[in-house]
Amino acid sequence: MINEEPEVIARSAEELLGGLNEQQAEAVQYDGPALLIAAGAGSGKTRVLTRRIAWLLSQTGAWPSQILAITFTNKAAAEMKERLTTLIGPVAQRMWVSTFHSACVRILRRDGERIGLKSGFSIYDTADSQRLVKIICTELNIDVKRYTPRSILARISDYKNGLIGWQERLKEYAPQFRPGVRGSQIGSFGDVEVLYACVYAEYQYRLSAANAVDFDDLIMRTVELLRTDPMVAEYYRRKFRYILVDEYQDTNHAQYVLVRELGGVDGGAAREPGARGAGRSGPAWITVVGDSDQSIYAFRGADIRNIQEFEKDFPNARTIMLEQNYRSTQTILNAANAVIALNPGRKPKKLWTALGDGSKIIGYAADNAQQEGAWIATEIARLAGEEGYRYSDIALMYRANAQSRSLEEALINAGIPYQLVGGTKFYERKEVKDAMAYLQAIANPDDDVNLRRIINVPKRGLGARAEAVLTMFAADHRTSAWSALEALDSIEGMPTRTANLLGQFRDLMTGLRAFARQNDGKPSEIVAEVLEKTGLLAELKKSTDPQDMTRVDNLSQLQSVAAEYEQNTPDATLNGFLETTALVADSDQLPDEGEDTGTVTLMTLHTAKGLEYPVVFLTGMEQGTFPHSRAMENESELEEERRLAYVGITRARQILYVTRAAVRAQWGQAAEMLPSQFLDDIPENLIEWKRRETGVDALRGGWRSGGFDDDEFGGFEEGYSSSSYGSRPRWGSAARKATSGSSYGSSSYGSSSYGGGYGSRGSKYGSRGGGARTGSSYGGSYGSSYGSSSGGKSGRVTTRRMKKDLLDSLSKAKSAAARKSESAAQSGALNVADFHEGDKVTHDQYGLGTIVAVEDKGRNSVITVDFGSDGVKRLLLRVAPIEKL
DNA sequence: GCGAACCACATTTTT
DNA sequence: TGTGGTTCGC
Repeated sequence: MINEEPEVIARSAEELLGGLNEQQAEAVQYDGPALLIAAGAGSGKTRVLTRRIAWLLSQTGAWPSQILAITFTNKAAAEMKERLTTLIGPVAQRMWVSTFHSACVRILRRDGERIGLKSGFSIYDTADSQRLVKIICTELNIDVKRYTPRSILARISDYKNGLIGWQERLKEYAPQFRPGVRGSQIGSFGDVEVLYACVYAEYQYRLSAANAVDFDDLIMRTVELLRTDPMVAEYYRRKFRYILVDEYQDTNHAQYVLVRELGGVDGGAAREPGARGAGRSGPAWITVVGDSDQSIYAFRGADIRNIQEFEKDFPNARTIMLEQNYRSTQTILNAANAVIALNPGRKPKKLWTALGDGSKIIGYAADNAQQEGAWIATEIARLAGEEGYRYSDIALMYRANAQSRSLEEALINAGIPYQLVGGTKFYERKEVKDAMAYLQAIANPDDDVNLRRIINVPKRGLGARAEAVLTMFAADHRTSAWSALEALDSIEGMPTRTANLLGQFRDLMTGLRAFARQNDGKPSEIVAEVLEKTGLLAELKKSTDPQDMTRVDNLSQLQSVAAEYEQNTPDATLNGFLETTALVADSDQLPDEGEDTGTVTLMTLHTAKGLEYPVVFLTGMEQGTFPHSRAMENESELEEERRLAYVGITRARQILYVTRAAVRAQWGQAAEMLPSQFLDDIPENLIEWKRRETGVDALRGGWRSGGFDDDEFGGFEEGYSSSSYGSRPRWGSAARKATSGSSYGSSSYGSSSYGGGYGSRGSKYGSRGGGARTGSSYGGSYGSSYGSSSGGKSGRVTTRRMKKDLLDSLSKAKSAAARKSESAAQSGALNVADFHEGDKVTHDQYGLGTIVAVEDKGRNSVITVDFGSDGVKRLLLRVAPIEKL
C-alpha cells in the first residue's frame, strides 16, 4: 500500500500559507474532524481548499489516495485538479477529485453488482427517464394530460433526493400493486400519492430490468450500497480518510447522507489513539465549503439546512468565516450586501474588500428587450473600444434561457462575437440523441428505452404495431425487448413483413455489437460505424432541408468528441465514453479561467455561479422576469431569487450593469414590466442611471415611491460616451432631450472596428484539458442558438439563416486581429511572449527572481525561475502569482 | 405505416 | 415561441 503511493511535491508550511489572510490560513491548517468554511463570494475558497489538501498531504501525512474531494461540476473538478497539480505535482491527476455523480459512478462500477447492477449499466438522462415514465403511464392508463411525465418524474426525483425508497411508498399507499407484472393496474385511487407510488415502483422495476440508473439513482443507490454491504462500506471508509465537499450549500439530503456514510461518521468506529490527522480508522475528517447565501438549487432538492446545521450534525465541528473578498469593488459588495441582508433568518455576514470603491453600478431602463440589447451592445463596443476591455472580460446574465434571444440578436447586429452557454444542449439534440441511443443499446442490450427509441430511427417501416408485438412478448416472458427480438422466430402471429424488417434490425444491431466488441478502445470508430450502417447519416444527407445540414454537422461533431475523448483517455472504452457524455453539464462548456476566447459570454445566473468577470450585465431586472413570476408568491422561493441576485451581483469584479425593459415579449405576447424589486433593494447612491425612466413609465407616472422623478425621461444618449462614469451626478445634469426611445436603433453601432473574429474555440464539448484540440474542423459556430429552430419555412427562419451565414462568414474570416488578441495584450493574464531568459519577476511568495528558462506550451506555458535562497521553481504561467518587472 | 397539417401547450433554474 | 401530440388522408 505504501509503495504504490507516488510522490507528492513536498511543500513547506510557509509556502502553503503564503499570501493567505488569517482566516484562510486557519482553515488551511485546521486540525480536527469537521470543518465548515463559510466562504463568502470571491473570498478565495478554491484557493483555500486546494491549499488545505496540499497541507493534509505534506503536513499531516495523508496520502493522495486517502483524499476525496467533491465538487458539483466537472469544470470545478478539473479546475481543482489543475490547481492541485501545480501545487503537488502530477499525482493530483489520479486523485479522487470529482463530482458527486462521477464519484458514485466509479463506486457503482466497481461494486454495484452487490446491489444488482451489472457493470455495463446505462445512465439515463432526464429525457430517457421521461420516456420511460411516459411508457409506464400509457400502460397504466394514466391520463398524461393531468399528470405529466415531467411532474411525476419530478416527484420521483424528490423521493430519491430524500432517500425515500419505492418499497416504502408502495407499502404505505398501494400494497396490492405488483411492479413488473403486466396488466397490473393502479385501480381506483382517490389519492395521487397512490399514483406516484405505483409509477415510482414500476419505474424502478423497469430501470433495473434495463440495467440502468437515472441521475438521482447514482447517489441514492450508492448510499444503498454502502448501507447494505458492510464490506464495501468498510473498504471506502478505510480508503477515504479525508473528505472535502465544495458548494456544500447545494447538497441535498441524499448527498449529505452519502458523505456521512462514506466518512463513517455514524459508523461508531473509534479513532486510532494518538494518530496524526484522521489516522487509519474511525470517522474520516470532513471539510465542507459553502455559502448559504449562494444556495440557489433548493428547487432541485438542495437543502440549505445541511450547511446551516453543520455544527450540530458533526461532532466537534469548527466554523471559519471568510469575509474578505478579493474579487469585487466595495460598491459592488455594498449592493450585494444590501440585497442579501433582506433575507430573514440568515447569519449576518458582510463582505468587504481592500480593492476600493470603484465605479458606480450603471443602470439602464429600456423601452423593450430589443432596445435593452441594443444599448448593451453599444456599451460593450464602447468598453472594448475605449476602455480596453476584451470581449472575454464581459458577461451577460439573465434569469431564464429564453431571454438570450434578444441579446443575441443585438450582438449579431453589432458584430460582437459571443458565446452562449447552455440552452439546448448538444447531447439533447434529436440527431445526437439518436446516435447516442444506438451506442447505449449496443453497450447494454437490456436497455429497452434506448432500443425502443431507435427501432424505427431512421424510418425502416417498424411502427407502433411492430413495437407492440415485441414489447408484449417481452412482458409475457419477463424479458427485455432485445431478447424478444432474438427470439423473433418463436413469436406467433406476426406478419411476415414485420418479421422480416425486425430481423433486419436485429442483424444490424448484432453486427454493430460485434464491431463494437472488436473496437472497444476506439469509440470514435464505433460512432462512425453506427452513423454509417444505421443510415442515420445517409438519411440526413439526402434531405434538402437546410436544418438537416447542421444536423449532419452535429453528428460529425459527435464523432470528433469521441475522437477527442479517445485521445485524452488512456484506457478508452465505449462505456467510458458514454459515461463522460452522460454527465456533462452546461457549465462544462465554459472556457477555462484566464483563457481569452475573444467572445462575450451569455448565460443564465445559475450557470454563472462560481464564475467572475470584470464586467457583468445583469439583464431583465423586472418583476416577473427576475424575480421570476413563479417565485414571487412564495416567500421562500423569493428568498432563493434574492440569493440568485446576490450571486449575480457578486460575479462582477469592476463594473456592474443592471438593465431592464419596460415591455418584454413573453411567449409571443408583449407585456409591460415593472422594475425589479431588487433594483429598489440596492441603495440609490450606488447606482448611476444612464436612463432611468422609459416612455411607458412616464405614462404610468414614475415608479419609485414619491414620484419625484416623474418628468425624467432619460436622455442617455447625450454625452455618456465622452466621459468616464462614476462621478457624474445621477441621471443628471447633462443636456437632456425628451426621447421616447423610439428614435433609437437607427444609430450606427457596428460601424467601428470592433467586429472581431467569432468563435475562436473549437469544441466546447467533450473533455477539456490537454492543449491539443483535435477535430478543429467542426468549427466554432455551434453554441449560438442558430440552427436549433425547427420547422422551416416562415420568413423568420429565413432571416435567421441569413444571420447564421453572417456568423459563419465572420467565423471563417477569423481575422488575424482576433488571433492576435488571443495571445497578446491580455490585461491581467500573462503572456509567454513577454517572458525571456534573464528577465526579472516577482512572485507573491518567493519574491524577486530571475527567469532561467521559458517553455512556450500555449496555455500551459511554464517558466523556470531562480528565486535565489528560495530555490529554482517551475511555474505555470497561467496560474502563478507573478509579475514581470 | 407515413407524412402533412393542425392545434394546444407551456415556457425557471439542472448536478 | 416552438414544440409536441393528435388527427386525418393516403
